[in-house]
Amino acid sequence: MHTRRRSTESAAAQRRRHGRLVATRATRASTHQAVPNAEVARIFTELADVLEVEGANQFRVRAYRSAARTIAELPHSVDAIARQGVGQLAELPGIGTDLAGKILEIVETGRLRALREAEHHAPQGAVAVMQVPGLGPKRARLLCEELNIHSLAGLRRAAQAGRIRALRGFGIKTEQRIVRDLERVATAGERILRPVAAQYGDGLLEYLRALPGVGRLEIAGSFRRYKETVGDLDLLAERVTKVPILARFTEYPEVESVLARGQTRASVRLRSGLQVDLRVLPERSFGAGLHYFTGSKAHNIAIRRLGQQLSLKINEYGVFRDGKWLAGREEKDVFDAVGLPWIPPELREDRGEIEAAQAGTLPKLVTLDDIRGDLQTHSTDSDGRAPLEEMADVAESKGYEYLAVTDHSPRVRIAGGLNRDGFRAQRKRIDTLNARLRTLTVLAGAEVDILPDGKLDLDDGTLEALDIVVVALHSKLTLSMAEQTRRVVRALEHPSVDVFAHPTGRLLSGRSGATFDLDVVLQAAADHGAMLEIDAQPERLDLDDITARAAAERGVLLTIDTDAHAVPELDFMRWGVGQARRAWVTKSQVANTRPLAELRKLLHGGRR
DNA sequence: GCCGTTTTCGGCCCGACTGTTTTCAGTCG
Repeated sequence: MHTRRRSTESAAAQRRRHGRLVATRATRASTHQAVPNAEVARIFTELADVLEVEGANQFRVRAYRSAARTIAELPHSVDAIARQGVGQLAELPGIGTDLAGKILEIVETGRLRALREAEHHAPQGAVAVMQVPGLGPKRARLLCEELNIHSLAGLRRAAQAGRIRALRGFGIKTEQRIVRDLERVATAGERILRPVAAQYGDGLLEYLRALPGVGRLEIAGSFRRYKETVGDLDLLAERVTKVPILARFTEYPEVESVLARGQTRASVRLRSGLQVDLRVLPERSFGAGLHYFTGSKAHNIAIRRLGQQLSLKINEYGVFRDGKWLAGREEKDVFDAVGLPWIPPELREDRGEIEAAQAGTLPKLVTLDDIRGDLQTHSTDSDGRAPLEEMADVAESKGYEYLAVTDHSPRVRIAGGLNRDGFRAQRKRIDTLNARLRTLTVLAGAEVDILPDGKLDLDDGTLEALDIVVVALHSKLTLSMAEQTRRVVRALEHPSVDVFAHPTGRLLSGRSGATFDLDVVLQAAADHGAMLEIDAQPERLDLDDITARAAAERGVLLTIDTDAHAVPELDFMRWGVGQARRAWVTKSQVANTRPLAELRKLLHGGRR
């Protein structure tokens, strides 16, 4: 669950992690350059780091971190809210009069005086030193003050010179570990795509399950919550007498180093660099442990607060009253204890799921089984690696009712896009294919490039003749927010447009994607019957969870598509469904859960 | 710094592991 050492996550790391996501959500007036939510969050995180080094009240530090998270995850521009008045800001959870004032200051000046002042007082370099695992605020401060260290380079010199071991609370082991772990600081905080983590996790689970007599075994953490990336894997095992699960775990051949090894927990780093933690719990605690280690941290805290109100103590061992164990065998027992129905892991972010559970309004989330077809796929006619006939056969064998083949339009030259004659010829092949197929219908489609001025890259006659028109941005992702918004809205206004695919164009490996005014784009989609896609490619997962949720709440229909460029990629659907579930999306909010006849009514041919 | 069905003060989630010290602080999740 705990994907990264929160207390030491640098503001820079947070900026990298949140920047692109939040930027796409920002809304603003046309002339004023809005301060992105991510920037406000970064400043608060930085202030929390500095205050922590200074030894400030831990709850005050926590308040800044909590506010940073709230703002980073907000689907609306905090800048716009601030301009409506500080009273609106103080409505946000965890933000009171003081923080509201500080947000306003950031929005108006781009900076925060409190941060500059705190930085002035704090020992220089301490925040950087905290990036090293095992060095928290106390030790970082001690190092900086006692050894005159002001940077990671200075820390390395001090460690190599053997000056650290002399400090009280430090020893030779710690000194050696610092030298070793400094190497990792550069790559620390790198999260890997969940589907990639799944490959490592599956291999490890298989290895552990080969141990005779092994009990329940699960991967918890952000992996179980289907976050798009994970920082580590949290495994949970049921304790079975005389089954040496921890020993087996640390002896896994892929283990590069054992980071910690105790009676109930071990932590290893695999050769891939992925950290894996295994926690072993008694049988009666497995459910409580699964809940605890699935997180998120914010969700857990909220659940424990509910428990406190009922005089219950909730931890990874179970639910207790006056020290007496009450429940914990199954995960739902924990929810039972605080009067809630079981909440799906994908919702456990403390983003309203507990309130919804209390009100009995938890959404019935879309499932992989609900999906009846795929509305964005590619073939060898453009940049795919399998002929459309083969893609169709595989889709039929998966039990799909329909498959849209959506090869690229001409402008995307690198993808070998088709022109009008190309699409006409492809349509003939699709007609022939449909005559042969028994249960699957292939829809003739296109992924049409949205040109910089918002026009489409195919003529109207060609677009009208297609069964489904998917549009997407492939160039000029860095236009200003105002220009990008105009461009997208113009495209969505076109009467033939059905789906806006991978709307921001972001890549999780780093490309930040387009920035547009989400409110305006959602309104345009709603007005013109355009649908927004959750692209299931592991690198994309675009829309993200928060934006997809905002879209669904606005009544915009979603599609979940694989954007498959090869046969195996048709299986990416599960990742898109996971993302949709994190966005609270139900079956009825996803167009490709509908039977073909109903789907056709939603497409441009049926809308007219 | 926030917050309120014990409400404007006094709380704020909870336990494991490591290293150093010898009973525990610091860190992490």
